[in-house]
Amino acid sequence: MASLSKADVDKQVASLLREKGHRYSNTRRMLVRVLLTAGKPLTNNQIVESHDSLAQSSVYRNLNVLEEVGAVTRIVTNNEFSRYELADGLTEHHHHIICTSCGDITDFSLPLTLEKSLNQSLRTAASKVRFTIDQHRFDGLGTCVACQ
Amino acid sequence: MASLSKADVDKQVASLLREKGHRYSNTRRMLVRVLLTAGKPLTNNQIVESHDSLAQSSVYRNLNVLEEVGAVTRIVTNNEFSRYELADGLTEHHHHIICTSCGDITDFSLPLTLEKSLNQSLRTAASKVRFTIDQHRFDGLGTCVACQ
DNA sequence: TCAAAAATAAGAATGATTATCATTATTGCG
DNA sequence: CGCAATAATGATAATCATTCTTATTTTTGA
Repeated sequence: MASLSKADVDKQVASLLREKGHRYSNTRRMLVRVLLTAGKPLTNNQIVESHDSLAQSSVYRNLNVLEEVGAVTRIVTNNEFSRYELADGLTEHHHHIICTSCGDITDFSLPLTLEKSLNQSLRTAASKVRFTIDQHRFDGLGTCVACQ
Repeated sequence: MASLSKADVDKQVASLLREKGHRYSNTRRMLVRVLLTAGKPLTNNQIVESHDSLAQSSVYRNLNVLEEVGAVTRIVTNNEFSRYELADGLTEHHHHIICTSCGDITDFSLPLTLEKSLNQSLRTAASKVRFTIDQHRFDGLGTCVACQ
């Protein structure tokens, strides 16, 4: 699903951070690596548990920093845990199929033509209510095979 | 945006509740009325403040009951407040444009053909990962005119 | 009319996330 | 090199939307 190599992602994230006066610390580097490797959105706890040296508070803080600079996207589905993934631009634009029972998420993509039609309809609707659109999300909500 | 009259919505909600052994109490009737009148998703607090006789805990509890029986949908965008609206079936299927700054939401619709293409793509992708799809959501994320 | 079942509402508890702050690491300048 | 100045870390405390508890009230139906 990644459209860039790890090295390219690193370069991009470093640049995004520096633009806002942040450093690309070891902890942040590790978060990016974990998210890139996972290939699907992870909860804070999943990330913390993936590596002994990650402190919970630091993971929360750094995911917020990475989100601020546009390197990471937070996905909120229900009132439980948020999940995090690398932002569009660092991965291919994609969508989610979300299990409403366990929260598990998998990725999928739409045909480019459909994607374009969606964008057009969205922008037309947004201009009517004077919204500026930054991004969209299209999620399928249902039940994964394990929860059925 | 509503496709049913208040009387029809009442009848439907009453039926949904009774099927699961719940009553259509005055409080629940009032929640449905408030959501129907608002025409856009409301937070728990907005609902509580809309009427003196609504207790916060009762509103939370009843919104959960109404969600359980399929009369109300909960929308979660960030880590702040959830918003609630009448479920598909009681209103026309629609989508949301969400202000990521203040959380305000407005509704819009997609052309039917686009809606069908989306569903088809989604179902194809879902079957590959063995998900059962119950619903989808397509949201535009951006900034409303007041927050710009 | 009466008991059983459900709903109410005030307040306590929960728990994911954020804030605090003393300590440690990094940067850049002379 | 030293050496501030600035940023990051991580353990812990605090926050706050939401859920739970429980005593009371309301509704249902026999």
